[in-house]
Formats: sequence, C-alpha cells, structure tokens
Amino acid sequence: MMPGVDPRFLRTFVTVVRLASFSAAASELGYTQSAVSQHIAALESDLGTVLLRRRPVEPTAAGERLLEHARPILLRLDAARAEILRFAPAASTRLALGASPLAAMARLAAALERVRRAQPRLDASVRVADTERVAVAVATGEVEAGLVDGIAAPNDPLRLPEGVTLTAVAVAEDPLVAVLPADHPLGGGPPIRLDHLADARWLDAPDVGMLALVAAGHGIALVPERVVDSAVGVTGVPIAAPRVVHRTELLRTGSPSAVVDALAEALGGGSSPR
Amino acid sequence: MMPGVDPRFLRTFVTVVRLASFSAAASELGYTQSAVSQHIAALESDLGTVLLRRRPVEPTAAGERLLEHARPILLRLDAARAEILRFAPAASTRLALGASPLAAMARLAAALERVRRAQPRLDASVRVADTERVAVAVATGEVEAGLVDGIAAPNDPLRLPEGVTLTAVAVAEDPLVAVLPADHPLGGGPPIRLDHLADARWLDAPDVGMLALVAAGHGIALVPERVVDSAVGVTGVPIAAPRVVHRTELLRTGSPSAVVDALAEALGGGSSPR
DNA sequence: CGTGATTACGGTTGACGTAATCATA
DNA sequence: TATGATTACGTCAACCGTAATCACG
Repeated sequence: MMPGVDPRFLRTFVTVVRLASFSAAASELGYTQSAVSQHIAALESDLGTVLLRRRPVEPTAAGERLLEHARPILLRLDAARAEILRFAPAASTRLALGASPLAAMARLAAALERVRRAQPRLDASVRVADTERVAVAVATGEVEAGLVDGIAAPNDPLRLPEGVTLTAVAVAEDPLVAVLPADHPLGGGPPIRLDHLADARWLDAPDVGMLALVAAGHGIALVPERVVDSAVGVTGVPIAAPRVVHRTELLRTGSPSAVVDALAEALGGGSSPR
Repeated sequence: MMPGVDPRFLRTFVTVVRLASFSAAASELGYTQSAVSQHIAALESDLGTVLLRRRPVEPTAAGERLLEHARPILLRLDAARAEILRFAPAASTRLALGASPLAAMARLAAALERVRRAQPRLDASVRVADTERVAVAVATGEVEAGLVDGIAAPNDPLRLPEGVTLTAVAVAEDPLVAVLPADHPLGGGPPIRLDHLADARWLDAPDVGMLALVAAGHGIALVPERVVDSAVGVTGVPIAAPRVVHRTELLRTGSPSAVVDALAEALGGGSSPR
C-alpha cells in the first residue's frame, strides 16, 4: 500500500548510474544482472517514472533528482548503523584517524603522543585523505575521528557533505589575509573587501607552496596570517568585508568514546558543538 | 552479511518511542503487537545494542542517538518518493500551498490572483501552519509549495528542519530593528550590538501585535523597520553587530512545476537558490 | 491478576537466481 | 552477431499474524 522506496534498491540505482551499466553494478554488488534489472524495474514501477535511459545507461531528469536524495540517504543510513554499532564493544583499543593533508600534522602527532602516554597499548593509525572523504569515513565508522581544515566564517563550522552530521571540535582558527605580489597596486593599501574582488583570479587552497605562484604574479591567495610573515616577495593584506578564517576541526560522531575524548583534550580544542 | 537497517523498522522504532508503547505503536501502524516486538528485536540484534528500556518504554542512550538519525532519514525518504512521484502525472491543476501565519498573506493572495488569471481552472488552496510543518509538508509532497518567514542573516536562507532540502526563492528581506519602549535608556542612542544584549528579555516573533507589549515595557522585540514607522510609543533602534533580517521565502522542491514557477514569478522573488 | 512485551510456529509474500528471450550497437 | 537488458519461473528466506508464554506493576 505504502511501499516506501527500499534503500537496497537505491543503492543499486546509484551504483548502476556510477558504472553506467546494469551488469557491472550487478557484479560489484554481488547480484545477478537479473536482480539489478528487477531492482530498477521495482523503483520505476513504484515511482511511476522512468529513471534510466538504457544503452547507453544514463539517468533521466527524474533519475538525476532521485540521485541527489539517494546519496545522502544511504550515507546517513550507514552513519546511523556505524554510530550505534560503537555502543556495543566495550572500549576497543583501536584509534584510527583520518586527516586532510593541510591540517596541523605536527600538532596531531604531539597530541597522539600525549594520548599514548596515558594509554600505551593504544593501536593508533592515521590515514590521509581530502576533507570530504575524511568526513564520510568518520560518519561511516571507518575511522574514530578526523582532523580536517578549511575556510569558513569566524565561529562557523566547516561545511560537511550533505547527509553527514558530526560533532565538530574547533582545534584552531587563524584569520586569513589576502596575499598579493609585493608590487601589486592593492598592496599596502587599506583592508580589502573580498566582495569587491569578485573577478580577480583566485588560488583558493591555503597551501604555502602557492605563495611562490602569487609572488610570481599569477593570482591572489587566501592564507593564514602567520604563514605570510615567513614568506618573501609577497604582501599580506587584511580582509575587511566577509571575514574568513582558516579553521581546523576534530570531527567525531555523537557516540561517547574515551579515546576520542582524550584526543580532543590533547588537541586542546575550545569546544564548538554543532 | 550487510543487513543495513530496514527503514520500516526505523519507522516503528520512532513510533514506539513517541507513543512509549509497543502496542500503541502497533495499532497506529497497522501491525500486531508481535510484529512491533520483532521489529525492535531485529534492530537490537542487528546493532548488537539495547535500544529501549521496557516498562516503562523509553530509549537508552544508544536509542536516543538512533532517533536523531532515524527522523531525518525517514523524512528524506518520504521527500525523495514524493519528489519523484511529481514527475509522473502531467501537470495536475492542483496547487496546494502551505504558509506560516506571519508571511505576507496579502502579497500571496495578490500573486495567486495573478496566477489564476492565466490558469482559470486552477484548484488553489492555502493551508496555514508553522514554518517547520510547512517545510515538511512541501518536502513530503503534501503541498506544492510553501511560503515561510523567519529571522536570518542577510542573504542567508532560512534554517530548515534536518533532512529537508528544498529550493528557497527569496520573496522579501526586511532589515530588522530592535524595538524599545519610548522611554527606554537605550533608545535614541547609537546602534545596538545584539551580542551585548544577551540577558535582555526577548519577544522574538516579529508580530505587530507585540509592539503593544513592548510599549508597555515588557521586553525588547525585533521587527521589520517599516512596521515601526506606523507604531506609537516605541522606538526603533538600528542593529549593528550581528546583522539580521526578516526573510520571506517560497519553498519548493527541485522537481519542475509550471504552476509553482508561475507563482514564484508572480511573487516577484529575486532568486536565491540553495 | 491484568496489561503488555516476548517467544513459538506456520503461512504467505516477494526477492533473488537460473535460464530463456529480446534488443541494440 | 555479440553484448547486455528484460521476462519467465521456481525456490527459499523472512516478515507478519495467531496464539501461547512470560514479566512487571
């Protein structure tokens, strides 16, 4: 009567779209070609709409819309499962971490060292990936916590992928300055309004290596203030209008965990719950 | 092998928690007491954790966490279903709307009138409810669109319930002023910083009727600028620090709809997609 | 004891696989 | 014609209801 869209069907649907093939999706998911066909047929009949064009396999407009719902739903479903599973086994000694490359690695190492002093038998490991993958890994329980960074408004949490809800503990927040070649006309002037620079050429990742590019006159970059001090050939110009910071956060799920608590403590985060 | 949390089980779980009873949930959902018990047992066994304490029925800590995932998941599942179902029937003539009470009703009526001139056979209706209910009604397809209002930062969309993703078309945005009794010490002074007023007494809905209360000295209110002009006995003080506006939005799903397009057009929204 | 949750058990539904058929590049 | 999607059909798991049992107030 009210069938309600089986998530398993959604999972095969997104897989079919990703691989653009029923049979490839079947083998990846451990189904037969037939089962996949039946899944898609069930969805299409239930929703009364064609979701895929076949040969070549590609989503219709309705299919595109369904995709935008399906991915966050599946993510959240996995996250829910992973989070509750954490309640079962009493305090494992594993502490797998995710970290995006630019997040303060040295600081993480120091914090881990401090945690290990209290818990010597801790089996800690760190995997490096981009911020989005780290967030998903934390949500789905692949890792216990993640250290990520990014650009945000002051006191605002970083943006996470849709469907991912995690607790963010702010670990660091550095004001950003716009960096210009030393001879740039805007250098040395008053604070810049970012919204007046809409058509300037941007280098948006706060990677120190990029300062060389800026010095060479190839663009404008946003970097933490303190990075600029040690660089030559560039000028740091404070930003007036939309105030932005480079923010580092420890991401964790809502389920209680002594080890993660200890790590958060060691990282010395002023808490900023979401 | 990877069972994956059946949403039907989640639905009975949240119902059981809401009603604090297995049997009540069973009758509401059209199941037997036994089936509900089996649903909860399946979840608990799958997740390896006790989710509910029985007699009285209440969620454990793990159950609480699961609830926070379950509700948005179920909402989103319904939303996905509803949105795709819209693709099936070619242009129904129904236009059910939701509206929160304070949103510009006169303006809505005028816009509807204009839409009906183009489509005389349109079966339009308006249901009034609070903003959250309106948002959910739009997401789940109960209504085609919703007119809502609320307080937000300039250019920021209104906050929607978790799990609800809709397109918001800004219909109006009025700067807010703090309203004080005419004899209030802060009146006539410089712009107020809201963050300096943390412990003042608030009346947070921008309802004109409340100006009377303010005039009588019962609190401080945030209201649209232009409302203050016509009121007596109160002073409007501009706000400096966290700039806030009273925002009115037309909420709609991502699925294309000629009628809703027409309505958005008639309301004259500067588009602000999400 | 009585209300309400759990367990036992059997029937029916429906998801999946095998295999045959159809369609398209 | 070959690769790949669909349809036909049989099987088996699991979901739900009936009914008996258990437990807490």
